Order: sequence, then structure tokens, then C-alpha cells
Amino acid sequence: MKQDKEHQILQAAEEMVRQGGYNSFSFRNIASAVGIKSSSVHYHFATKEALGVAVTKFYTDKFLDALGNPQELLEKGIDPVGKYVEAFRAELEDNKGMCMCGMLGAEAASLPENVVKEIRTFFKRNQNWLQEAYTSKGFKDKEASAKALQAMALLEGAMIISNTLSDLKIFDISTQALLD
Amino acid sequence: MKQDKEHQILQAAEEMVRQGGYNSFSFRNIASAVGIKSSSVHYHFATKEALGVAVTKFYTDKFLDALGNPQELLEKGIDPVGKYVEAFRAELEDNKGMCMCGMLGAEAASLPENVVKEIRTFFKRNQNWLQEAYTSKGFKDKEASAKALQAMALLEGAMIISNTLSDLKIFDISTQALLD
DNA sequence: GTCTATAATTTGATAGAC
DNA sequence: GTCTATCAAATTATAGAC
Repeated sequence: MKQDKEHQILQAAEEMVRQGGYNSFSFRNIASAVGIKSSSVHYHFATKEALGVAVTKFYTDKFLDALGNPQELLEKGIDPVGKYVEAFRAELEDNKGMCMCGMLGAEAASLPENVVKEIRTFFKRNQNWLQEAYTSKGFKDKEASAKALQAMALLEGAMIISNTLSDLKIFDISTQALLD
Repeated sequence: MKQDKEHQILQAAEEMVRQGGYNSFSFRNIASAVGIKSSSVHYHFATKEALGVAVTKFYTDKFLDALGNPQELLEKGIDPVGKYVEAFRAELEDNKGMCMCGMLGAEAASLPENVVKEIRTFFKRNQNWLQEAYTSKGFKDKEASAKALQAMALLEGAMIISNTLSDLKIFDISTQALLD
């Protein structure tokens, strides 16, 4: 099934990007990870840029879908910001590596423009989500927008340092203030 | 002069890593940037790993030397944390790219262990510097240590997002809280 | 210290059979 | 959809002349 193989390819690509970035994986790496040949990967994604665009969209949708809706969370008695922090923390566990768009965002200056566009979409959609979360907690629009940016920045940076020092406690200490 | 060429090589390598990471530059890139051949780059740094270790040390020393001593800054009436924020902000300007160790830290899972060791040293020395800054401002050791981690995380993440969206204002909004 | 030349491998990508 | 075969280019690295 085509759908299935493409899904496997995207998952393999996501994993590799999260460990080492855009230039750390090859079509042959992906191919052997999903049990086909590199030419077959090209059948599904003609160029590396196309695969880069696809995997970034794939990751963005998956990440936001898993979060759900901030207001609905609040109605269920769940703090949406806490849920957001937990979503990032889960990425770090089991050595899955960085937030994929944090990694790609760092490398943005050297990536194809179409890939950069998708990374920007990730951050804009995440900022919107967090802004909604903060307004639903009672903050005014402008303050909620700033708090959304600050939370994203803190979480991306906490992942970098926790990832580098291989210590999940670093992540918890760094992001503690978001949970008050 | 050997010293001079090595310095040029390290500067070129730093710039390229900050734009695209460890796998985005080659010995030929470096060579043409400094006006020699790739085999001559190998004369100065035998392997890419050796160059990676050297450029990380180079960057760490340069970054911390430029900061000076936190207590002395305070005695001169300069807020050391403000100076630290400004040091990161300056890296972002003129499209120089990411903090080099933020970039490499994200890629840590795929880098040679000797390079990772140096990235860790960067973060540990920076945490010490910031901890000293916060204790000199009156915080107790444990709280100062946590605040140091939080500040580093916020700054690294703010760089990623500001870099991705090509908007320095993002950095300023994200890091505003550090300047209060 | 820098060069030319080259080795061995990997890379993104394509052509064409099945 | 997947394969084999192949290409042109790029990669890290080395040998040896100057």
C-alpha cells in the first residue's frame, strides 16, 4: 500500500531529522530503515526538498492534532499550558531527540525556501494555539501573544540543553515556571 | 603564519556551523573561504572531528571572554544578565545565525563524542557564569542555578524562533522577562 | 604550508525492466 | 511500486612534490 509506505518513510525521516538535522539523513538511510531501495523512496518523494516539505507538514499536523483544543481542555479541568509542556517533554523521552521544527529552525539559513516556509507554519500555528490557551486563562490578547512566544522559546531551548546534557531534569527545571 | 590561517579556518567553520550545522560545511567550503585548498585545511586539522572540537573550543572561549566577569560588571553598574542577553542578541544580528553551541547541541545525538564533550563544556561554563551573575544579584545558590538554566534555555530557544521567522523583535519579546 | 593528484565512499537523482 | 544499474558530483582523507 502506497499510503502505508509513505507513512513509514515520513516516520523514518522525522526520526533522523530529530537526531541530526536535515543534512544527517540520506535517501539510502531512509530506504534501509523501511526495507526498500533508495530509488523507491524517490518514487514517493521526487526530491529531498519535497521530502523535507512533506515531513515538516507531517510533523506539524501530528503535533497539533495530539494537543487538541485549548478551550476544551480547560473545560475538562486540564491546564492547556501544562499539556503543551508535557507534549514537548514526551518528545525528549526515549532519546527521540529534539523537536523536529526546533532542529530545522536552527538550520533554516541553509535549507530550501519551501522547507523554511513549513517550519514557519509550525511556529505560527503553535503560537496561535498557545495564545488561545493564555487568553482562555484570562490574559488579554497582546499579553497572551507575548506569553505564547516566551513559552515556545523556553521549551525549544530547554530541549536543546536537556538533549545536549542528556538529562531530563534540566528540561523540568528550565520549564518549571510555565506550570505555576 | 600558521596561527593566522588556523584562525581564519576556525572563523569560517564557525560561520558555516551557525548557518547550517555540523553537516552543512565541507573541507572544500572552508578551503575556498580562506583561499587555500582542502588538503591544506587537513594540514591544520587532520579530521573533521578535530576541526569540530577545535571550533567549539574556539567559540566557547571567545564567547565567555567577551562577557567578562559578572561581579566586576555589577560593580561598574552594569547588569550582568542584561549584558548576557545582549551577547546573544548580537549573535543574531547581521544574519550571523544561531548560537553555535545551540546549533550543535540540537544535533548532539549524531555528532562525534569528542565534539559533544565540548558542547557540554560550553553550557556548563555558561551556566556557571549566569549562576554567579544571579548570586551577585542576591539569589541563593540553588535558586541562582535554576535561574541560570532557565535564562540559557530561553535565550537559545528565542534564537531559534527569531532565526526561523527572520524577525529580531521575536527575540526581544521572548527575552524581555530577563531584563526586569 | 601549500600544492596536485587521487583514492574510497556517499550523495541526490534518473532510466528502464518487471 | 519496487527493483537493478548507473551517473555526476561531492565528501573525508592521504601520498608525495615543491
